[in-house]
Amino acid sequence: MAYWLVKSEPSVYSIDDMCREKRTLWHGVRNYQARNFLRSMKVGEQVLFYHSSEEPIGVAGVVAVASTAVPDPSQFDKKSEYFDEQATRENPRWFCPELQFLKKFPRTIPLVELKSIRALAKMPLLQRGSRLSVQPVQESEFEAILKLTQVVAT
DNA sequence: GCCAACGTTGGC
DNA sequence: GCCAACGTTGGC
Repeated sequence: MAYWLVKSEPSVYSIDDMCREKRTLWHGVRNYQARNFLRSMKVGEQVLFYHSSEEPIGVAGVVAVASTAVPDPSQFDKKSEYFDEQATRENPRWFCPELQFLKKFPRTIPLVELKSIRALAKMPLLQRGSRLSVQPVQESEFEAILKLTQVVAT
């Protein structure tokens, strides 16, 4: 079983939105490397849900893969900001899995805290300038982050 | 709001 | 196929 991390700006789609909807198609990713990771996701795998850009920046909860990737419908929708005129139904370019809500952490684990943990130093998330919005996570990293949710902030 | 880092585009 | 220009991401 692999582990993953997805980024989202909470004003666009937050862990609370995820909690409310229970399931959502993770559409709109328009980066090839990220797309390839989305296509590798298997049902049941756990995904860290990261809030970017807005305070508190950090890991807000965990979701799970509910279905493997299907062609992203927004690439065919002319009215969508994610429309891609080069994509066709016969030859789609973008794919998205369905994600389902698992849990919201009692506190968002802040980015600064993640940076202070040695065991997480290799995460793409923490590499300077990394903008990858879907990325793999090592099991050890996943567990280390879950542990942080039990730490009471001082 | 700034800007560094990155991915993509397009001219050659 | 190179690479400059551009747009976007995302932390600060």
